[in-house]
Amino acid sequence: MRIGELARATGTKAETIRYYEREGILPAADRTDSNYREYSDDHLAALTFVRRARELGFGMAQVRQLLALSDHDDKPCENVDRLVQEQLGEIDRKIADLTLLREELGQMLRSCLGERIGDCRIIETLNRARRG
Amino acid sequence: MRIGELARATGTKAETIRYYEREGILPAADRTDSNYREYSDDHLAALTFVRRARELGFGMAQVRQLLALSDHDDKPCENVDRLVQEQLGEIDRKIADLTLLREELGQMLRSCLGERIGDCRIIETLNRARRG
DNA sequence: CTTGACCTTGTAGTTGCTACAAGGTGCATA
DNA sequence: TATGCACCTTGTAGCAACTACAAGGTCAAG
Repeated sequence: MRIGELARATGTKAETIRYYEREGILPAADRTDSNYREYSDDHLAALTFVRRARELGFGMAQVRQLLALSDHDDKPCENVDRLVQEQLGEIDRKIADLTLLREELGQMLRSCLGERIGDCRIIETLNRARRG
Repeated sequence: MRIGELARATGTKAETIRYYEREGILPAADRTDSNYREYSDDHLAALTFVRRARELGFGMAQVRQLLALSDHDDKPCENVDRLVQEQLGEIDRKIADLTLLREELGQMLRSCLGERIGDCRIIETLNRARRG
């Protein structure tokens, strides 16, 4: 298949696929006589894997590692586990951060009584350096 | 004060302060005879405001709006409210997304029995296109 | 008079794409 | 045959919000 078809099949833009190739995330495609990229089902599988990992929040570096690991069928998968666990930890950290933010913004909003900006507690809060 | 002191006072790198000036987020500082930037307490207050807003997850565009709004003491603060509410909405969306991710990664991890990569459910899951 | 901390400008790198621009290819239709 | 259109190619630049350097100027202390 050509790049457009692969793009449609995976919900990826053609430009992104070329980008992955440049970055070495995907192996280079064969070329037709007219220099078009020609993809196999292996490429489809690889790209699906990459996109899925990206959707799950893995960065490019981790995707590279996962790809490398997935090539070694006979090794134990503890390294895969570790990557997933690290990713889980980061997501937990992000959720915790966002939850704090949410709390603080909620309080700001509740403190506002629709007054003049000069009296606005929100602006006032923004002007205070954070403590606690 | 000079840029280094302002940087220490606000927990911002000097380079970031210069960047804010370039971007028009902060007013340009006065210059000493030797062309060093010289900051006033007004600058300190402005930078504190900006950093606080950034910490709360506001983007540069929103920070610009908040700065503009905070200049108009006599207007009602409903626009400030709206910005905060939008920000709250976005944070909620991010938390929801991350919570789904977390769930999915957790399941992957629980499905793994420390086997060979060839049998690893995690790699297998990554290879499946997402459905539901 | 030299060391070292500080400041200046300008440029390029980060992440993960995305958006052009300028041109070549392939196929259906008038 | 011509022409139109969708598709492909490469290369370059842009996004957010900084961060990291390089090459050089300034200033106080020892």
